Amino acid sequence: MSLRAIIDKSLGDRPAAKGRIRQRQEGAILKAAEKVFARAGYQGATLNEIAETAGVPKPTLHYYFSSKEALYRAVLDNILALWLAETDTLTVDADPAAALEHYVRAKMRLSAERPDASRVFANEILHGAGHIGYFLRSELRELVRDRADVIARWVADGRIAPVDGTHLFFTLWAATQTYADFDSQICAVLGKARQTVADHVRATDHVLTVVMRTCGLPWPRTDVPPTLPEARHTCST
Amino acid sequence: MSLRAIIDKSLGDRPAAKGRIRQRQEGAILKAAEKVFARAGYQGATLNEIAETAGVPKPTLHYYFSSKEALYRAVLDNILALWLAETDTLTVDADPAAALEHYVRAKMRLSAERPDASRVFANEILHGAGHIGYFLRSELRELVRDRADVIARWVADGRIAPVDGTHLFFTLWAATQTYADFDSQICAVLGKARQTVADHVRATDHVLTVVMRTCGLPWPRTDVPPTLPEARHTCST
DNA sequence: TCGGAACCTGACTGTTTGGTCAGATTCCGT
DNA sequence: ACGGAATCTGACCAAACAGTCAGGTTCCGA
Repeated sequence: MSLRAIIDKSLGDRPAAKGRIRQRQEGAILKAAEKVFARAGYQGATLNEIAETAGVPKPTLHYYFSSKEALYRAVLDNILALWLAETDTLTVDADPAAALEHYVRAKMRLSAERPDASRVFANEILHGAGHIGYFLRSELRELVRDRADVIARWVADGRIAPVDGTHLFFTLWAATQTYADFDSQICAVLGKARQTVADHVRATDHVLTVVMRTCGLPWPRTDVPPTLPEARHTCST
Repeated sequence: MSLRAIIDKSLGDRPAAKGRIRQRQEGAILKAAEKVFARAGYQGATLNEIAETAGVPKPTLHYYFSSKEALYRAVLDNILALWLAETDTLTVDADPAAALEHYVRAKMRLSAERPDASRVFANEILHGAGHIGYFLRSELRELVRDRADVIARWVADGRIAPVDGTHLFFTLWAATQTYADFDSQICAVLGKARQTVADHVRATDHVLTVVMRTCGLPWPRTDVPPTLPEARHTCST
């Protein structure tokens, strides 16, 4: 089953691919909603502000999304798909160092490029995950179980140092998402108005160091030529 | 200057030690407010719910705290003091392994015993730290600078492996606080209704493993007898 | 025990919020 | 060019909210 199919199944399908106008408007509204929900949380966000940000009158919001709740769910839908991605490389047959590096870089990239998505997700979890509890308890739990098994195999085969795979994921998520979720704290401590690309590179290198040393893997990697420079990011807040 | 004095100075002093009744009532209200703010965030929390939780009529809230904002600030005040604590052992002369273990355990204990405090703090940072930006940019920033210097000295003296002190704090905070802030996600992935004491022990051991290996320190420690069993925790959600 | 201060609260208010609706306008297949 | 469907919106509403206030009760030092 495809990822999209899994998500659709869990969240209840919404009618697909409507008209041209509908697609553009829904996109604009979802984008605005993600920004406002990220800044103010579910309760703190107002439909007025979302409408203003999207550049449409408030009733237009209700034309496309029946309620604030429905709009929020739609925003979460898009985010959940992002959250399960990039774990494909974590397989028993993969090279642990390469696979972990790929996953960490993907997570750090997500924090830098989609901080609002990360914040909406964090806010939802922080306040009890009332809207996505089923997702966490089914899709995410199964994914973690599978990947933790891979970690356990690597450990059993002596390919990485002994480590709890499940908790490794908790640490990895926390360490990467903190750069998006707690951006204001990080900027304050760094004494900057916003994180720069250089900060992002340094942070990525640090998290990779933490993960690699935790798994007893050499870092920087010595068996392969250095990876290509990262794609350009938007680190703006 | 004492920690309390620093906090008072930064946040604007509130008249100290009032009458017996006032002290008890303010305490009950603050406790209820922390719980409600943690569950629903600032905007989501209602004075009605806080009043009900505290077991007093709503106007009584306004008798002790002039506004919702003032009550929220008072809740944050108590939390900020907790946040700066336990860093005393991180000094140049200390044993890196012992000092780091102490700090990590203190942070994990805080996540287990005061999850609501952690969540209120997380929520405040997540939404831009509008109320405590000055605190992050002054007190916290100075503290991190000092402690990061200690880490740098340890590195320079070859006592721990090379690591960025500032980012090590980001990682350490993220890894420890995730057990409080993202409790609902962790419980879902673990397939439990709440984290148990055993889970807490396992999580603490994992985070210690991550930190120690990151710093190139032996773990479990071999130079000292095992520490005494941890004090009993309340891990209930 | 007396009197002022501290404490308490039912009933209220102005504002903001999510949501509705009738009717106007635009789109687009035929 | 026609007509039904899709899209749009100004004006409105009920509920929930933070905050107020007048008037009561309890506390406690002298």
